[in-house]
Amino acid sequence: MKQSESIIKHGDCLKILKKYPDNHFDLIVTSPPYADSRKNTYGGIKPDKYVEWFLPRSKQFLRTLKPSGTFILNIKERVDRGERNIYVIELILELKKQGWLWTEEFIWHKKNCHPGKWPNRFRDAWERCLQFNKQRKFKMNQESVMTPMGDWAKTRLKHLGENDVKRFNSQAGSGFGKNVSNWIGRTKAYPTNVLHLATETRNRNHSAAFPKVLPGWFIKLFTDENDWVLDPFVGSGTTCEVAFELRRNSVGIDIIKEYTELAVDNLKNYERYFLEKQGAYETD
Amino acid sequence: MKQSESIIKHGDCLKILKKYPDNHFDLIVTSPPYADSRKNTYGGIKPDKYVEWFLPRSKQFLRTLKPSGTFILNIKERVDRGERNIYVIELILELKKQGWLWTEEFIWHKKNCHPGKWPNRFRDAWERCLQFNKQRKFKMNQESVMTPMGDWAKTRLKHLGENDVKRFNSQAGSGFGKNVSNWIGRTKAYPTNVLHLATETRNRNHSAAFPKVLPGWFIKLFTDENDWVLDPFVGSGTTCEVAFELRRNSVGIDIIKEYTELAVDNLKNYERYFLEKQGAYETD
DNA sequence: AGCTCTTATGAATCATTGA
DNA sequence: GTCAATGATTCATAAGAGC
Repeated sequence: MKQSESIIKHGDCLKILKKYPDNHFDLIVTSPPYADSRKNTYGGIKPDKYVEWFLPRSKQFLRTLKPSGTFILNIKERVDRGERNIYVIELILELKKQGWLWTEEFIWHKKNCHPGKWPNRFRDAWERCLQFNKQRKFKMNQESVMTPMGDWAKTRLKHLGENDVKRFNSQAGSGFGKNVSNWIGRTKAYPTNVLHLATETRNRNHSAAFPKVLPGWFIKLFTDENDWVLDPFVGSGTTCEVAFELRRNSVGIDIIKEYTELAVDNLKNYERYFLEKQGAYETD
Repeated sequence: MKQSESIIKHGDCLKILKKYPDNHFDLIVTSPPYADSRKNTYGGIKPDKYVEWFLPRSKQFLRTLKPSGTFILNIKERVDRGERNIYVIELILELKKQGWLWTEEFIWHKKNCHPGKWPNRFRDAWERCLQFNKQRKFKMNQESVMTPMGDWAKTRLKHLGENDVKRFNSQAGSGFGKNVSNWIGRTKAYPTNVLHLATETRNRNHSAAFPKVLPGWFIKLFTDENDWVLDPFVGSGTTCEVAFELRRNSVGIDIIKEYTELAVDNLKNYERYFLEKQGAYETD
């Protein structure tokens, strides 16, 4: 079996992506540095400059993404002087003007979010995963992310009533009907646009690390094996590790040299570990 | 004990609110007609006219809300030609220009969202609950919405199944899902900004905008007893019923005469039922 | 009271058909 | 052409009935 490629590059994705051809990537999935009024954080982009900073980069994303491809942007606006900042929703409007379609907004519900208490605010337990596309039709493998059906199905489908074996239309005129007998034998259901994932506790040095399952979910959903995945703000390499595990090729870029060095090390260790583990189960 | 007032008014909230004084309400909580939906009943405001339609009304909300008060807006943009509509995020930007502070965005996770399958989209399982304020400091009773772990937890924890640890279960009516295994040894926990509620599926005569626990949760959180609550798009009166139950005064307005008539009936029945039920436990 | 089983239905979305 | 109506798709919950 052909092994997939994982390429880590150090530098500004704006500059590096200019060397890439049009329509190259099948998926761009990233968690960019969030705007922050505090200095010395990762990137250190001020909220009022964020959109301006982002747009030339997203223009390269648009150019290098295949027409059937998808761009997933994991982001959440910070609180500034008691208010949610608006740079994220301004960014959505500007990305649309740039030519992107704003297809969907997934919610990443962080089940084990950081504890804490503030006088006029509860814990922030969710982030946006904004989905953008170049076309209305795009590649989507829905079956790859199906989830187990709820326990209700087991008992529900044991004894079918009269209305279950034929199509039964809602009596309230909602236009909604069902045919329960279609579900027999099914054990999995399609997911919703709310993802319940725990954050990973082992905190590597990257400030905006997301758990592996998050990019993994979108990689499975929006790409096939041997497709190309890009993370232009890859940090310590999580996206490339998951892409490798799922047999996708990947390019990871970061402007912080220490991160890319860490990413290269992590990736090497991961590939070795993963291949050894796989070796126990499969032979060429 | 003084009984709280529940006032239902028929008409356009824009007109009716002009008769109300400044700084009158402690909380405005509402689920307005969404653009392009409920055409048959609400006339169906076009998405590109929505902000224009909303702003004069929100100006009255701003004027009649107390400085310490809160405005909760439950809304969700629909899909149009494969894209999420942008009128909601445009509305946020315009409300800020009008003088509102965009304090927070709660996520209402709809556990029993509509089923369905589409070629490039999953089921929509969440809605926005946008929080706006006039000042950085506002009334907030965080303790009132803490999740109690009384007898329920004792019996629940006896039967800890596999699903309890990894899935989200919610106490009936509490509005919050929890990792149940974390509850052991604790008595109360502060919630997060993600609410896990099922939509109510029992109302036959009208399309219930939101389940009772949703306005109830915000009423407990942002008002005290005998405070004044406003729902300018009250529909069949859900908000006023909950307000009454929680001993808050309320004003509910709707432009559909049938709805306000229904709301008055519902409210009468509810008050009678509720007071009778209460009578068993308290005197005077 | 407490359990199981039955049943109605919910701010949905998309492709097709008809005006 | 554009726009409106119609049919097809498919989960999870809570109330209520039955035991």
